[in-house]
Amino acid sequence: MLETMDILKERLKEKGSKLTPQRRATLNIIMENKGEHLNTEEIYELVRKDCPEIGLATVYRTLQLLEEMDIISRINLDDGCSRYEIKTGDEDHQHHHLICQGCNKIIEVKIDLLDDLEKEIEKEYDFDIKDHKLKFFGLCSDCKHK
Amino acid sequence: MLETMDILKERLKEKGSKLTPQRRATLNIIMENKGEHLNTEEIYELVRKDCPEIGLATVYRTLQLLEEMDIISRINLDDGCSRYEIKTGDEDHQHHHLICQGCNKIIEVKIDLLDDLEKEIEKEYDFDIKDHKLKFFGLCSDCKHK
DNA sequence: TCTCAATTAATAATTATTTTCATACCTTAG
DNA sequence: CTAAGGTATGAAAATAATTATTAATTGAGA
Repeated sequence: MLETMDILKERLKEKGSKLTPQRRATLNIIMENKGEHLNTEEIYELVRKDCPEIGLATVYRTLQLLEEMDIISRINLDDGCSRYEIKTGDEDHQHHHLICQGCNKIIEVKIDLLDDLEKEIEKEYDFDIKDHKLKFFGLCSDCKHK
Repeated sequence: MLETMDILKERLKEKGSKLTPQRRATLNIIMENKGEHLNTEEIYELVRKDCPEIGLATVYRTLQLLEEMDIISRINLDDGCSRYEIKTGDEDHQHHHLICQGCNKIIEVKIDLLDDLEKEIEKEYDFDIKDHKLKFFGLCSDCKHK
């Protein structure tokens, strides 16, 4: 937990920026809610408990910053807003998301079998792949059995 | 070309809706620009050439409708707007997109090797997969060699 | 021709997000 | 200690994509 905060501090320093209370509080909320996929408004509401004077614009700015610093990643579930999750350093790539069309639940998938596909694409299209985003749509276990 | 229009007409009829000049013109533009990934504003501008009295809201409604009818699909490239492309009936799944971080070019990938991955996920997570969206980010051939 | 629902253009309203701007806060030089 | 210069901030205004409202128009079927 502390580690990520230290990484942020360091990366900010390199850039001539500072780890302010607002930034610390925002990152804390995201870390405390690992597994959730909070949107900006939700993060704002939660951060306000620790840091009541924070402005929404600051939250937007902070999330942008954290994404640039490679600390969090943005998820777009086509629900009209951006959602965020902490990046776990233990993988090169992001994990994937299963989106249930029945209850809108989001399930994280740890399996990553895209390596072969990536290699094939890189060769075939002479394209240098840096990252990917993969979403599956369908019905979760609960919704399926109704 | 005519075929898709007929399919649309039929699906609209089933729903008690009509194939109006505005809807016909919108679908035509998308078909004529297969391979492009036009956003709503761009579609609006092009449709206006054929159908100058059309309103932007109608284009929005029509695109929503065409998506529901499974005639077109929406692509989200995180550039702040929705883009659309005609669905080619010759695949179960959508093709994938390579997005160049150098020049923002979009390249379509025909290879689909997700079957194994899907099967594994369906078993492991008891999730019934209906569709997927996969995007790769990186550098295209041109940008890579600069 | 008449009727009625579907459709539309125009416009207003909404929503998420970004920008502006004046102020506050640090850090360093003098 | 104080001034200067940068970064960060909250509040509010601005922007951009999209949706809702409304009143008029259209067109298929009785």
